[in-house]
Amino acid sequence: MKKEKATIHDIARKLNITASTVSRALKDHPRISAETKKAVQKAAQKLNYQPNNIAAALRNGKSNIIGIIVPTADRTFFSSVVRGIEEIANTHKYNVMICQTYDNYEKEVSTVEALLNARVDGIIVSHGKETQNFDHFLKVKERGIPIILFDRSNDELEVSNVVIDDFLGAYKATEHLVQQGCKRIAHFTNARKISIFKERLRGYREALLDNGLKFDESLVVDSNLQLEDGRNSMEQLLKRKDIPDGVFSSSAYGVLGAMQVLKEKGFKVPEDVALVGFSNEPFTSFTEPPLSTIDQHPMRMGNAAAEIFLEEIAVKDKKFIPQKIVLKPELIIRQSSLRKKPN
Amino acid sequence: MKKEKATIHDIARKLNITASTVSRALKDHPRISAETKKAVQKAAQKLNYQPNNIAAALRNGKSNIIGIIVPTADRTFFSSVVRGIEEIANTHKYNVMICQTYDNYEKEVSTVEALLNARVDGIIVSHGKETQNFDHFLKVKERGIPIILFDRSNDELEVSNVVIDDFLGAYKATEHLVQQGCKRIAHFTNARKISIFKERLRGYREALLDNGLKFDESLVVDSNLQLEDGRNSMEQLLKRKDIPDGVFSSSAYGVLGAMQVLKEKGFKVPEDVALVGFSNEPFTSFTEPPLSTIDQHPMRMGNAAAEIFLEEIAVKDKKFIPQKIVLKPELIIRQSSLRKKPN
DNA sequence: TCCTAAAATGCAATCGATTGCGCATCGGAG
DNA sequence: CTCCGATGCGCAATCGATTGCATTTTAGGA
Repeated sequence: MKKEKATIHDIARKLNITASTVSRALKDHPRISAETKKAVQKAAQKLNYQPNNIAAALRNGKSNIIGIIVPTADRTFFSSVVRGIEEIANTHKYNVMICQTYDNYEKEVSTVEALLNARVDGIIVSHGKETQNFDHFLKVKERGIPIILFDRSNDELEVSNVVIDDFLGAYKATEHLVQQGCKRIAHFTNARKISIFKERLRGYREALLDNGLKFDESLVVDSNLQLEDGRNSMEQLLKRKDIPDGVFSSSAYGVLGAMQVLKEKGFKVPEDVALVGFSNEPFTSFTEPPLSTIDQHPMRMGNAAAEIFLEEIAVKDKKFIPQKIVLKPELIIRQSSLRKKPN
Repeated sequence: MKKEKATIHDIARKLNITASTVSRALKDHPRISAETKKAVQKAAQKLNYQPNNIAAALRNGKSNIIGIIVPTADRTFFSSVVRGIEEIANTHKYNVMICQTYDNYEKEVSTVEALLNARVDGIIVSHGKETQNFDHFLKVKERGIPIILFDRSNDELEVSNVVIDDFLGAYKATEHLVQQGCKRIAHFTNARKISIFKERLRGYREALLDNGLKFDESLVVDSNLQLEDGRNSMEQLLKRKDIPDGVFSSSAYGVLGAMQVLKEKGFKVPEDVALVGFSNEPFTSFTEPPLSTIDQHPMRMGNAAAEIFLEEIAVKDKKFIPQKIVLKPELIIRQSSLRKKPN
């Protein structure tokens, strides 16, 4: 019933040679004759031999697995990054192991531990929102295994990371709103400790100032940036006398909530209030009106992260100098912010 | 720089005992004295010992990893199932390894191979759309490692699976449309080879007949069920003289496409055409109008799959009788199909 | 004090693949 | 005919944890 798994020893026995030779034959070692190689391959086929990666991993000290840690895989942004990583990894014989933390700090720490114990060859991670302490990542680095952060990174940590230019993305978004005639532009942000949100806030601010508008602290709304938060933030803004005529949100769901509220209250988008979000999640393209947004090029981000991993692995023992790759974000203009027709 | 990884031998040396004792102490073996256990734990702490799962896996013949194969992780349905699996798996010391096939048959086959070589203890899979040949799954079964199919299953394959009652879901959806006054209900389906779509078609048909309506083959549109397909299908239907007044789509994106087209052409949803989709993807709740749909309870599906895995692992060598779990789907009524106000 | 069962720990093999080193064999040059 | 460098392959150790069985230590009764 249960097929016995064949090992290289079984093959060796069958051919009256040793396991060493089989092992070498299977990896096309130059010191093994062509005939032997063929014989081994045939025998392997016949015995339905499947290499035991675990044994090889133990011996080699490497598992050929890259661990990926993301808050959640069901956001298109993250799953696209994963796909980008896989693209590169698979062509280099690496498999990926995806773990979700659900933005829970404890789970993040235990996941790192689990991946370490599983002896992954590297870890690529976007940390959770709660994460303030980075010791668990440092531990990985100290163990000598490559760790690469993406999207959400931390500059104090001396590890490689791949991010987009959040400042630039926010700058572009805000400037675009200004060009569309907005004079009072609000901003949805998240806990200002997380650098990506700080950067976006900075970009927003700078764009305003560069374009002759004032930066008004009271137009910056802090929240968790989910759908419901976006709704609340918008409702809060609408209570003011001087209602904003534009909103730049640091998230896709936040701006969706804002749009819902605006429409419910009879405001027109983009005429009364123009909207731009962040993260080109698919749904943003089929809301009504479709939402303008900042594309973060997640596939490229994944590609880049995987490539850094490969480089770090390559240099191995030598001191690897952490790299930082900054991708340029792209402003995608849709109807939610388009007041003027392009010429 | 690179911390030397401590092994049980290092601990043993430090305490002048043997690795066997350390191993037993760490797993709280009854034959080890309390003092020794404490000493071992302290030493482990001090040496920053991290167990090498790979070595244990090699020796034990089990890796404590469950492989999960899905077409793509970025559909909420799939990522929720994964989450459901993780919930159960983690409480039993199992980790999961998620792999995506992107609905590519070759990738699916090679992924199974890779997981097998990685010596996962079980595989939970929803196969791709292209998959007609199931030999790669049989191979897993023959190797004696549990394989569980979910959502998309195959009854000829004698393996456990977790599905929803697609027939019932479709029946409910269709009946609901009838109750809303629809007389000519169209159906979007996919290649009729895949059983879930066949079942849904059957449910649709039966509901029509049970409610005194005719089954009209020409109202059944076959496509790939993506957004663009839904648009095309709807456009095709609108060319007819006898335009349908209701559409039940076997997918969430398909019905979205239909709605877009309807609105573009000036039809009102649900007044002119009522719509119901399948899969309670988040976006369906914030389209305008929100889309009625069938919820497949993905978390429960994941829970169930993981539990079956645990059972199969438990009986081990004995012949395990494949289980089939059928979950009841839930009709979620939103405005896209709601013509009559509920009393 | 001696003996014995129970308690605590050690020994050594094992899981499967890998690899440095060494030992043959062979062909060709001198 | 001898020597030498390829060429082809085997030996045995190794990676780290686990475990059946053996051995030693201990406690307690006789």
